[in-house]
Amino acid sequence: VDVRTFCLGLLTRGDATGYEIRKQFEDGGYRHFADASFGSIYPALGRLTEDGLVSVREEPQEKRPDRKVYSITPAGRSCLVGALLKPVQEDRHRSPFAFAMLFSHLLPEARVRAMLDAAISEKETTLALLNERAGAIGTWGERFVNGLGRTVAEATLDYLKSQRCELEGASREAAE
Amino acid sequence: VDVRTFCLGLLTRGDATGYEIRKQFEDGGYRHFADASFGSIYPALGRLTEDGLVSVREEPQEKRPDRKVYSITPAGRSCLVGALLKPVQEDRHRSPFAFAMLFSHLLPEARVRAMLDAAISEKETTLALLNERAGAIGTWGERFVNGLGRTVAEATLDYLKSQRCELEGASREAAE
DNA sequence: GTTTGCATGTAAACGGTTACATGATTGG
DNA sequence: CCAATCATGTAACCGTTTACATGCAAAC
Repeated sequence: VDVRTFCLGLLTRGDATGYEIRKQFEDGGYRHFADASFGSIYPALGRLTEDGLVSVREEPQEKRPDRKVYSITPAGRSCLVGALLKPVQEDRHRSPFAFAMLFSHLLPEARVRAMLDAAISEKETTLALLNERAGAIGTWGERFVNGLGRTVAEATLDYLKSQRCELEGASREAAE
Repeated sequence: VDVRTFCLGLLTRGDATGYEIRKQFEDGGYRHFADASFGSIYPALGRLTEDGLVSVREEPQEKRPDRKVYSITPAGRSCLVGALLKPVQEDRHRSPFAFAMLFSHLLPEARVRAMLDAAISEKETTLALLNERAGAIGTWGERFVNGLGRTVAEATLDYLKSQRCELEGASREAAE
C-alpha cells in the first residue's frame, strides 16, 4: 500500500496534519502492517493537494511552524475507493528473524536463543498494544483488522514459546 | 533482508545460478517472507563476485546462454554470519488486504465478501505448499520456519473463515 | 501455435529512507 | 540539562521493480 493511499485512508477518519498522520502510522495500531516516514508523507500530501484529492487549511501558530491541516475531498474519496477496488496484491511478510533462523545452524546457540527471546517479547508488545486498542474501536473493519492482528500474534507467540522450550530441552540433553 | 544477503544464504545450501536462486525465492517455501526479481538478483551476484564473497564458474551450453554457477567463498560465509549477528530489524507485514478491510465500510458488501474469499483461498494455497514442503526438510532452522509459516497460516485461515461466517449472518439479518 | 521453462543481462523509473535544516516547549 | 514532543520540509541516496533485449526447446 503506497503512502498516498494510506494518507487518503487516514484522512477519511478526520482531518489531520502530516505530523499526526505519521503518529497514526507508528502507534495507531497498524504499525505491524504499514509504516512511513516524514520524508515520504510530506511529499505525498503535497502531491495529493496538487491533484485535488485533499485540501489544506493553514492554522497559524506562534513560535512554531504553522499547522497544515489536511482534509480529504470528494475526489480523494473516490480515488481511495478506486484504489480499494483494484485487485489486491498478495500479502508480504518480511521477516529478518525468520531468515536468520533459517541459518541458525551457522550461529552460536546462545545467539539463537537470544533471537527467539527477542522475537517473543516483540510479539508480546504488539499483542499488548493490540489488546489495548481493542476497546476503543469503531467500525467493523477496524475490529476485523485488530482481531486478525491479535490472532496472528497469539498463534506466533504460542509457537515461538513452544520452540524455545524444545531448544532448551535439546541443549540440556546435549550437555548431559 | 536485502537480496545480496539472501543470495549468500541460499548459496550455503549449494551452488546455484541466478536463475535457480530466483526459483528458490518464488517457490522454495519462503515466498511468504522474501522475494526478488532477476533485475535485482543478477546485479547482486555481480557485486558479490566483485567483493570476493562468491566465485563463479562458467558452464558453456549449446544454444543457450552459458550457465554461470555461483559458489559461496569463505569470506562470503563470514559476511553472512556477520549479517546474521547484527541486531535483527522488526518484522514487517505488508497487507494490502488488511488495509482494504480497514475501509470496508466504503465498499460494496459483495466486494468485501469477495476479498475475504480471495484471502482465504490464498492462505489455503500457502498452507498446502508449506505442508507439501514439510516432509523434505533438513535443518532445524528450516523445520522451524516451515512450522512458523504453517502456524500463522492456520490461525489466519481460522480467523478469516469465522469472520466470513459472521458477515454472512449479518447480511442475512439485514435482508430480513 | 502458444505458453512455459531455461538462461542472461541492462536501464530507466519508482518509492522510500536517511540525514539534514530549524527551533520553541514541556517533562523527567 | 537532556530528551522527547510538536511541526515542517528538502535532497541525496538506495534498493527494487518493470520493461526491454534475445532466443531456443519442450510440452500442451
